[in-house]
Amino acid sequence: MNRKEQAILRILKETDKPLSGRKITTELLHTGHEISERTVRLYLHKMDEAGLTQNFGKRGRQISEHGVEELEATGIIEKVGFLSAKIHQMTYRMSFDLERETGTVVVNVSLVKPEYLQVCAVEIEKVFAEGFAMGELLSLLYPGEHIGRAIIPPGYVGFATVCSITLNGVLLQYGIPTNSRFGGLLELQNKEAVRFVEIINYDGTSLDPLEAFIRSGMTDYRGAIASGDGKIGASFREFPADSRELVENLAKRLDSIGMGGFMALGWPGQSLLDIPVNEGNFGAVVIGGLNPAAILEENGYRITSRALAGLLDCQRLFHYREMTKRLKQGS
Amino acid sequence: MNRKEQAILRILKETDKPLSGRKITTELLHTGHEISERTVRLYLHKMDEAGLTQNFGKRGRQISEHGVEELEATGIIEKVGFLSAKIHQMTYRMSFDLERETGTVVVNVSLVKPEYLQVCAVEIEKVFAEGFAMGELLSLLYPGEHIGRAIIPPGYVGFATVCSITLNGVLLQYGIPTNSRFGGLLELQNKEAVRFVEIINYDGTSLDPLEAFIRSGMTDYRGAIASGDGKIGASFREFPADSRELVENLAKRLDSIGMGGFMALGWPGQSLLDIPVNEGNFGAVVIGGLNPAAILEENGYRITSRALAGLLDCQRLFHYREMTKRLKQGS
DNA sequence: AAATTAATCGGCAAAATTGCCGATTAATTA
DNA sequence: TAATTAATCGGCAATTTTGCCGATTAATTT
Repeated sequence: MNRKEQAILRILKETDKPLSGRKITTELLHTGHEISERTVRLYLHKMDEAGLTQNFGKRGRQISEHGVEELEATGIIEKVGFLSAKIHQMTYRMSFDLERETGTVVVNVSLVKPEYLQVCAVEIEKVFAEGFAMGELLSLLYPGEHIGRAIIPPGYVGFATVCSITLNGVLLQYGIPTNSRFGGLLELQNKEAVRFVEIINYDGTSLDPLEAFIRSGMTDYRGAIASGDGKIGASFREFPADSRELVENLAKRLDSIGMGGFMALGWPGQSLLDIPVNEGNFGAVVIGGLNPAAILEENGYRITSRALAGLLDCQRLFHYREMTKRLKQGS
Repeated sequence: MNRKEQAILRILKETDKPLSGRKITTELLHTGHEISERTVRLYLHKMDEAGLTQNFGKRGRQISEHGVEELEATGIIEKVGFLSAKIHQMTYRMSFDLERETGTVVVNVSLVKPEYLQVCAVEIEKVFAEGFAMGELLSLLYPGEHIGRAIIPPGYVGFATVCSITLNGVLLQYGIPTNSRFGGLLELQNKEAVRFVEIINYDGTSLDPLEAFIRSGMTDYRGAIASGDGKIGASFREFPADSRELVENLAKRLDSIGMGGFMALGWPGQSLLDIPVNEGNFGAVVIGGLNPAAILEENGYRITSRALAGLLDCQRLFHYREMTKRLKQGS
């Protein structure tokens, strides 16, 4: 069993329903393997014969028990999960429906003392107002509530913002697959994106890049909201060339319901902010959902942030201008 | 010109002297491309004919002017350099000679106020004493001195520690190539390495992983030196299976001169701390050079650290027990 | 339920990649 | 300087990977 066969098996292992050759190929390409669809089918055939996979005809293939054993025998078990895997998972799990505005969205949560939040409220609102946040919505979670596997401790509130992964999920419902490439620190001049000054690929990190930049104090939101020159967290994604128009439309609709997050859309085959894109794709710069929380850190209030913290019903979200009011009235 | 040809050209472009097919192949494998030596030669031949490269016979090939133009036309210019590139570069540049104990070593530098350093001195010494630092040597740089392209500002000292990349350079002189895979946060129990809890691959990040972990306050050195349970910065590397014995010897010799940094050596084909290694290689866990500086951050003193800051003559290094004395007498 | 559409699979041949190896040349040692 | 050693290159054939396409099947529409 060679490297590529292992890669195929690993994809099959993560799904319980049968997958077609094409699906597997797309996944492989998204995880950095260079391979053609035909070759995947070729290997699948071999592995059918070796009893590693089970053939359900046109409905696809599943991994067999023997396949699972063999895969585990190779010892290639990824203990520390890379962020790209988590992104995939969350994208599939969320259920937000753009038409009806119902369902769950992926959120980031920062634990913070209410006082601190109150102090920084003006600046946080400014981040939203200037469009340096993902949309205009947020939510507050109170002690005892849980999100994902975490729970809000007494004396704190959970400052929850919509995660930009939510965009992936929405697009997916329209059949558009997203390739989330990296998170980075984006330099702004005159409120315009100029270039990425730091980059961390999603498929090579277990730590969320934006969390790292924010906690390290490398961001400069105060500059961004004051003069328009600063450094903010953003991420770079790719979409199939054919979907350019649809993406643009959806972006507008998302904007209109307060969930816009696209800062820049490139064109097929053309690099965006000097970042080259893969063939047959176009690039996009998406604002980091964790951004508003960075203000707290910049003002010296240490916070615990968790990107991709969990799913939250979109009914719980409210407009950022309501934040101070809700803070006062408490839970 | 396809993807692989581009990759070859890019390697040639970074060197001024001619490179042989084998050298190019090793570089390619190190930067993540899967390709055989023969194929590289095949493409080189094609590119000779296309005038993209110049053939110097057995001495190797160089990129031609036309080749440079073509490469630039592809637009694939990596603006933000990944750390793996910088690691390579520094490895070639340093000149430390293990036999004679002369030459330059790669160092990390943290800018810190002397008072703070004084306050944390005991704990820093403990980090060295417990073996959680790279060797036992360090150096102090004073205002006005420069290291790499940085300069020590008035009122600060540069706390310089030997970077673990120095090990790569030493091994290289014995013909052993190093594959630096990732930097991570290593969990310790009873002073023993247990597992990596976070990981960032070197070939997908522009920010040094250890810098990120330290500045984010994710490390736990105080725990490590107090009870033996904590989290420290470490990195994972791979070496060719054949060199196992030589690496072990060199590690001992490095230890004896106060520049030891290996925490664990694996065996060919066997995973180390659940991290699988590539075929024909064995893994090694190397202590992060930046580690002692983390103590400062953990005590709430914000510092500016720069991994791979520059080269320093090894004559400048002294034993950590001399630190406080030298601090008092100043420059 | 029948007709239409879209996607899947695998055969075949072409193209790309690789392993093997002998001839040649550079580097090192005697 | 001559002899020896080590590394390089490219020819050839085997192997791997891919493109193309018709047959078949699932999903969708009429």
